[in-house]
Amino acid sequence: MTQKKYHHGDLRAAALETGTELLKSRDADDLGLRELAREVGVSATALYRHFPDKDALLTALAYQAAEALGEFQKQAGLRAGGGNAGFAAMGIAYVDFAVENPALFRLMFRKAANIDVLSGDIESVGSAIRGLRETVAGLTPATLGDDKRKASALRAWSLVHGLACLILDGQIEYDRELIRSVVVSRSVLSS
Amino acid sequence: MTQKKYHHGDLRAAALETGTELLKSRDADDLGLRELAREVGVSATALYRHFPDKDALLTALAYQAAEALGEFQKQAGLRAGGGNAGFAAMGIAYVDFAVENPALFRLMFRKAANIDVLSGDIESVGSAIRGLRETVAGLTPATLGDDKRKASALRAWSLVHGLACLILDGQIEYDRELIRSVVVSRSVLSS
DNA sequence: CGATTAATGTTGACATTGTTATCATTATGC
DNA sequence: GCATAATGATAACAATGTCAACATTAATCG
Repeated sequence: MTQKKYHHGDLRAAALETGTELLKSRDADDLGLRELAREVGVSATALYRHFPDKDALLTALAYQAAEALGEFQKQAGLRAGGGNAGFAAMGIAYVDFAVENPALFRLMFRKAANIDVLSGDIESVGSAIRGLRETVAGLTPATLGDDKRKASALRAWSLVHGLACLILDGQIEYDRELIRSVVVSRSVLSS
Repeated sequence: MTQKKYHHGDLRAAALETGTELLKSRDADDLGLRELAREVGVSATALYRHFPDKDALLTALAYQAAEALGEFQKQAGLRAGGGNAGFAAMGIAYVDFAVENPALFRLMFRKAANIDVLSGDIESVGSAIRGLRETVAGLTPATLGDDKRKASALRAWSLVHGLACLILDGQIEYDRELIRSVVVSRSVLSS
């Protein structure tokens, strides 16, 4: 019988897990340190043995969320069979993930500056948001100049990211078909 | 000589003004109620005579920010002389405003759900974010079907919004030319 | 006018939060 | 088996949003 022991076994893992669980079931990304500790069944200060402060805890959660988004997107792309259809599917998956996990999505980008993906150690960060970036970069026609490719990739990312943010902030309603047409459109988007 | 009087004259206005001032000079939108009161030179609870709670205060600030953004955008559009060039200018202005006022921009959209612009009383809200929406809607070719116009407008808004958010969250660096090429591009943007 | 009442500010208190210092318990390595 | 590191708990602190009770000024009306 697994009684309550003084040592938890693997707090940190438990904290991250129930932290993610809590964030999944709410809209705002305002997870409290004491709240989490309470939920895990441990004293608030115990968490300080595994994270230097609240910010580090949230950053760790954000990191996990980034991995989850990457995986979710990748699966969607594969399911659609790559190519243009695959890319559209990934764009839609990006928005879908945000809609289904608003708090995680928000937290992820609020702490994204801490997880420096762009600035340097891409390798050390692992596969985090890297897949996301690679995808965005890889989908642009290789025949274009480098700066145009860059702009094109950035355009695609900005589009789905803006869409996701506007939906989460209640500025536009979630409409799967509308989103699809926005993401997929190619000839309509003059200026 | 205007001595310190017991009654401030027009707190609320003063609170909103120095609140905006404070937010202008910082990156995160975490303005504290007590902090603001301290800055205005008034007791914390005095603010409760003018705002039901902190959330209402922040919402009022967000509302003001929305008006400022609208005006800023409008001016940019006029300066560029309307039309396609004007629209591009407005898109760039949207991003520029965000970059120059990160906290205000963030706050504005964090509280945007409270200021329901879309859901109902557009008229009562005044010119707030309305100009923004009208612009987005107005720039699409009138020859298109209604749903395609809608998608096109949404696409434009999402693009600049995503761009702004990604820059504020440190995911992409601010590069005026890159932004320009992203906003202005029209033929390159194949899915 | 002068007095009553509403408007606006202040003080003190409370619960909650992140954080630190100190102490308690368990696991680990020689 | 014991010293020591790892991990946990308690108590306390400062800061925050908020409320109740009280103070002061402005407005209203006879």
